[in-house]
Amino acid sequence: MLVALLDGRALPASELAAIARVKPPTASAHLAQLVAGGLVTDRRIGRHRYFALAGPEVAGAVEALQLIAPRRAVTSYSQSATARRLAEARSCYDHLAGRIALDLADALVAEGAISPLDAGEPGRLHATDGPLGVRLRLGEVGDVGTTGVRSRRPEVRGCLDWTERRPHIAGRLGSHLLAVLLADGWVARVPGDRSLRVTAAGREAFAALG
Amino acid sequence: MLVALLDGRALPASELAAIARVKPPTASAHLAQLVAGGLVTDRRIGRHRYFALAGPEVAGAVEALQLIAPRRAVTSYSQSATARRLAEARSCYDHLAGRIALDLADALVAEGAISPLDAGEPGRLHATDGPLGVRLRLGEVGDVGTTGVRSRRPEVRGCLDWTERRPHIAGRLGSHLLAVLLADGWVARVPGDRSLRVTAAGREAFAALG
DNA sequence: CGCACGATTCGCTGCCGGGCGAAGTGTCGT
DNA sequence: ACGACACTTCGCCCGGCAGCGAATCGTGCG
Repeated sequence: MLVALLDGRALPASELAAIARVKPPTASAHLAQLVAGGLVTDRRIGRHRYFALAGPEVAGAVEALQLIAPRRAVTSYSQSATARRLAEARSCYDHLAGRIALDLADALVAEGAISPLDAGEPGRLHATDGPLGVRLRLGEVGDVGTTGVRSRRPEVRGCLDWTERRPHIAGRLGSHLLAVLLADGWVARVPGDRSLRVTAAGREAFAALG
Repeated sequence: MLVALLDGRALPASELAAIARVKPPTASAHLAQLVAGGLVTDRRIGRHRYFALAGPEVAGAVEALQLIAPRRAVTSYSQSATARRLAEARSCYDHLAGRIALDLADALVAEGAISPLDAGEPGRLHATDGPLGVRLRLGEVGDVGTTGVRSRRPEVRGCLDWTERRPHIAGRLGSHLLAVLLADGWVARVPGDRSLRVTAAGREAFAALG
């Protein structure tokens, strides 16, 4: 777990459990000890709990131990092919995550379509008439579903991206964006995996929009 | 046990058992594991068996762990007479350690000769023209050996002093300082021991320099 | 040669701590 | 209001390891 956290990212408990190949209760107990011992810090966001190394001294100790530890098959998460795909683009619940999601969020903030994002906090959808707003049909975000029932889900919400430690777009807008990107064939689901593939058409379209 | 070996000395099994406050069979089993794991090397001399750290990586790992470990009362070792001598002045690999090393480091920092030390981190050698810098010939530190080969060893490095838990001077400067102090007769080696004796001349010289 | 001493091996005990399934808690979304 | 989900707590089992006493091995010294 500590090795997985070496690059400074914050990872949720479930992810650390999977990396360590143990069940959630075991991971929870172990993480509790790491926190009690001051090796990692935790940050609760919604129903997730993100863990990160407590400081550079801890990272130094882990690295020093790696130097004298017998080499193990580093099937470590950070270098496998699927890990790279996940870091690039993936779905997070019903919205987009990964590098591409952050780029998209930055672009929308720059266009003035949304307020700057804060992890876990609700945001506001402002102008929907910029180039991106028109192309991505942001105007439709207001009316959710056909029931006419006003959802309590905020129209925009920041959701901490665990690969980059910055918030990407969740909420109704996040859901809408993923649906549009899938419908228009810019990204495609990869079976058996949460990762998403950016299609050739998508790559072209993103480039055209800057 | 590893902490006791941090200064590079080789200690017999019985000594390590006493330091760890365990009986000989326990120490023997533990040391066997340390040897098997490649953390320490052993050397049989007569009916004794001396153990030492396997290398600087191991020392680095132990030091890194000390930085994040809660402080413990180091009771056992700190009371014997030889322990007091070791705490005062000793060699650590090829450089100076102990109280005197820390005083020297503080004085050099105060004079602006070196940047404040950080355990395990490389530092910089700045002015060499202060009273201490001139007296200790810090100007010679730059040219290492006669080969002209640029050593990758940093000119200054912080090395955690296990008696005081503060960094003293290692690196090329540390090596240089010990060589100068020995050459000028300020300190002298004590046979059969890593401890150093501050000579009368040395005491006088240190006092004169503040 | 025999004793003293350092170190090791053997057998045993106590216990800590990792690991899991099942059930509970809080949050999110419909 | 309700179900889904992330995480935690509880209770339990089990393996392994630290630690020791007694006996053994090997070396050095008288």
